[in-house]
Amino acid sequence: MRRKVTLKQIAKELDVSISTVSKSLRDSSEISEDTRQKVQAFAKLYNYKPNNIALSLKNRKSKTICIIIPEIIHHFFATVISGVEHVANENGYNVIVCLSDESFDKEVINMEMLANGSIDGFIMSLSKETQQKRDFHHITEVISQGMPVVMFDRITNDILCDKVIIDDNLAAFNATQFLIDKGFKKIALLTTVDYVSVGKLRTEGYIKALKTNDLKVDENLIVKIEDTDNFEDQIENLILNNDLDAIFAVNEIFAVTAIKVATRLGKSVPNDVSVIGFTDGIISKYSSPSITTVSQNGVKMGEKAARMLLEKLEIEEEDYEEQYKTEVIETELVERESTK
Amino acid sequence: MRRKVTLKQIAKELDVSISTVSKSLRDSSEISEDTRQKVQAFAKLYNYKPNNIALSLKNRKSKTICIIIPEIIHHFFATVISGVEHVANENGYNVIVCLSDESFDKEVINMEMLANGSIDGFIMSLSKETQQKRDFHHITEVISQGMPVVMFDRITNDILCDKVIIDDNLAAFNATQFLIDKGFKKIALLTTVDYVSVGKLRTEGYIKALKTNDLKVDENLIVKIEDTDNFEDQIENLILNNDLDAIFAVNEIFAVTAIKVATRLGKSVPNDVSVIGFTDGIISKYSSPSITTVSQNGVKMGEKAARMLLEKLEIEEEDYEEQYKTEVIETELVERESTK
DNA sequence: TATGTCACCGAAAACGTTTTCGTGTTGAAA
DNA sequence: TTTCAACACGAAAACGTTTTCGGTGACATA
Repeated sequence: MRRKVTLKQIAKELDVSISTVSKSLRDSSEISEDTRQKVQAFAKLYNYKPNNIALSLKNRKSKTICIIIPEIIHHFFATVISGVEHVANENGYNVIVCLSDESFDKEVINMEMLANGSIDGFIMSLSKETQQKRDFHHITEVISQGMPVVMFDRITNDILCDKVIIDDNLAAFNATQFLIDKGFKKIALLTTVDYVSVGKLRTEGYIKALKTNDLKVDENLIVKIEDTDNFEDQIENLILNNDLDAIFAVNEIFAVTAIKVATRLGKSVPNDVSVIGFTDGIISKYSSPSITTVSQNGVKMGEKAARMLLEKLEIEEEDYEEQYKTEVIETELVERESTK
Repeated sequence: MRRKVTLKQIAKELDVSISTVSKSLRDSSEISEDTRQKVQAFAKLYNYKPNNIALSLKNRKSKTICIIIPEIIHHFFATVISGVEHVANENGYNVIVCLSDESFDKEVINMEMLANGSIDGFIMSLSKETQQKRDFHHITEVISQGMPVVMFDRITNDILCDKVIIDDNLAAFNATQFLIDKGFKKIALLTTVDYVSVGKLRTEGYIKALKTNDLKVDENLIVKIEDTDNFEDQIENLILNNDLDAIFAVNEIFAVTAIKVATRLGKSVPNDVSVIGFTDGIISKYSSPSITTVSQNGVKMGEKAARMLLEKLEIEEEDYEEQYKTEVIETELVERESTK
């Protein structure tokens, strides 16, 4: 087990100074051809690689960014990470992944832990708890220290920073309109509680579509699901007590569960009830029937967020001007078997 | 935008030495009650936090580990990350996630990039290409430098290090035996090409089960899928040309696709054909019919791998002895609707 | 011979910590 | 008054780099 070799060791071995070694390896013109070759040969032999930590300390940048997400097992977030990772890697950055587990405290701890030199910037999507508490001091804190933050998907308007979102409102509107165009009149909505920003926006889009088409908004058809572990009963009641045409669900799980419950209750999807979901994940693709859904391209969001962050990181301090953008990623309606 | 405050700045401001500040903050008994309180108050006011990079350099450890996986959008790998992340976080470690995209080169680049002080150890699952090339020099390299490596799931016996696996052979045997016990005789296998270690082992388990029960192994019933993007035809041929009882698939995608193709061909699952999968992901759970599957607990694997790595990291250099363990995580057969 | 110009190299600072060791001051004991 | 311990603090090294600045010797020019 031989430890990594350092400049100092090479210098000692070759009986030159550390500076000479460093310069030789960086092909400085100050060094004679002779010594340069000697040093480079030696370095190669011992497989010298500069110590990243030392470089980080010296340069005051770590070439590492952090992405904080509520859950990694959600396919959407996994795709976002994938996008972030690729852009970061292409530009010589590493990615630290932190999971908040939808907890405010974990989000705070993670940020504080890393905001001390370990990383150069954050990409994040808020935890449910944070959205509920509306406490963003940990984020304003790091921003005020000059660390760039890019928020995506679950964002807040209370914070000034770069953002990457989809137009949740419009996407929901379009999805609902799609159902209306098919001639459906009694369209139910499976959504989240209001403090989840995207859930709220999608609910608004749904309502807007109904109103635009002079359809009455029936509160009985709007089911707000809080407990994501056990909500089949809610859906069952919805279906039993209303004579539904169609269901619009704000995520994949809600959609696939709706299909399952409907099928169990003897309703055929899409013949009796059409179902449309949100997020084009593996469930929508592989479910039977496969699910018509609003595709929000996570990879693209991740790539965009990463690019925005790196851009901020690469500009010189002096030129820094606080100007924040909000990028909207296009959504797309993927038509599959669950609608007719 | 106020930059982070350093010991030096505090020292200057309070007109004491850097050492005094450092000691005060660490509650050293060398410092008088008076100055200590003064320093601590000032530090709190300015929200002082020690610079992690400087600490890393000093301590020669970064309190960061890296997990390298082939793909993050595979649910199984996401769950492993989740397990790793939690254990790491509990112990004050951060996790850098690297994706090899099944590419040998990316795997090598990632490892070389991080093995220079940035991280304290690796957790990894081999890329397909690496398994195919059987070139592991990048891994032996970092191990020989004294950096601990824990491999999981896709491992190789050519490398000596800690490993976390499931008994793929046994799990496949049990799954096949489960089908045999139900009375099925013509059991097909949907598997990967042989160089994927887990695919090969699962194939062996399947064959072993057949032989143990004196069933003949029909090569026509074994479909090795290379192109994971387009293999429906292969399955269709399998079903059309053979009078199958049951299908054992070595992953979720193969299983759900088999069900889809069978259904399309007019075969009912599970009434005409029973299907059993591998990996208890969201597909198996939400597909209709839901899929009976071998559950390999990714979270547990991740946790175990992280614990093994941290254990190696926490022991003192002197006590270090090269002794490697291979931990086997229990699998479980989750019975659902796709078998009868 | 004195001066200047290169080519080549080394010392040292800097990044932000922690820790060892040394030093000056105080008060009490001899 | 001297001695010694205890106390409180500072200087400096160390982690591994990069870079600025200065210095030395050789050689050419005046």
